[in-house]
Amino acid sequence: MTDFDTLAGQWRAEGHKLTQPRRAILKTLLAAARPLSPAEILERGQTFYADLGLVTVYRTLEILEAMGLARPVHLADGCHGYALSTPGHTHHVVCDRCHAVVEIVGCALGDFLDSVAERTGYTITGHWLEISGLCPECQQK
Amino acid sequence: MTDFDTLAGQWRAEGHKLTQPRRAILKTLLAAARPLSPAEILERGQTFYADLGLVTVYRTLEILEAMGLARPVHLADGCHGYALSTPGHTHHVVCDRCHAVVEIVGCALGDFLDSVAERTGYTITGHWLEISGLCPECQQK
DNA sequence: CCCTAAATGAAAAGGCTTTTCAATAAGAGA
DNA sequence: TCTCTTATTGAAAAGCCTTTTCATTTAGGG
Ligand SMILES: [Mn+2]
Ligand SMILES: [Mn+2]
Ligand SMILES: [Zn+2]
Ligand SMILES: [Zn+2]
Repeated sequence: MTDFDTLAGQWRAEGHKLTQPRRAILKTLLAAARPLSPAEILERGQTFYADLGLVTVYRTLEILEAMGLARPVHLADGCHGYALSTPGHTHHVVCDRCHAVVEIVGCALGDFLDSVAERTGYTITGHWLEISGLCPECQQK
Repeated sequence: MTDFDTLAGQWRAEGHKLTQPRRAILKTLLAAARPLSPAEILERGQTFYADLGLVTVYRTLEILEAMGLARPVHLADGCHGYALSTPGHTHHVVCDRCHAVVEIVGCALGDFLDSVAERTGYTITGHWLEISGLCPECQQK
């Protein structure tokens, strides 16, 4: 969770132009409390830039994902959409009810993965972990 | 990894008919060393039953998934296809190179998930974990 | 064997994503 | 500022992949 200027700076540092449509998409992702599908990003993004097109949403997400600044969030029941993320190895905790998402930076799977390596003979190179739960607000209802 | 008769028995126990197309799909999944896409299951399945149709592949996978006997396997780079699985909570280790898959039955994330709950305020209800690595054969190359 | 409900596959419909392409706009350099 | 170049844009078309529809077939209990 950064602010617009930080994100914009990282964007430009890669040599990408910061156009109106792209600004609208960044603002939309920054304002979102949960992962958004491309169609949802389009809809919300048009409040910032009315002529925004869906193709640009896809193209911008592709760049953000390559930069490690956004990531698809999906659980067993499918893809929940895209959320901003910190570059590097992180995980997401998603609320089952309202889909609010929190990013987890550390991960302590070392011992477990060691045992997996031992049991299977595989050399472990990476993993994908998504956690589901109930956010504090939804627990009250 | 069960045998055909065990799988067939579980299938019938749910009251489903065991048709030729379905037999072909089960045999295909049993013979697969890696997750297969619906199209791949169709292609391989037609060696067992020539008239197999793609729609039946989708419908059969849907039932298998609901029974917990098959599961979509996907990593960060997308869905790798469907693999047979043990009902209940398990994980998959997928080879980066040849996609060979091994199922992991135990999982020791308890402490880590407790710390996530504490840090985020979420009540944790589940998780989705896929592990990638290099299988013993691919390590030699 | 029959009989019936479940299952099947072709074709159509539906969705989502990517490609194409002519028009536009960012922003480096003058 | 003003130009100029090239990246970027959005509409439309194309391309998947998945689901629905429906007339026909088949499994398997009786
Ligand atoms: Mn991790
Ligand atoms: Mn687990
Ligand atoms: Zn919630
Ligand atoms: Zn391998």
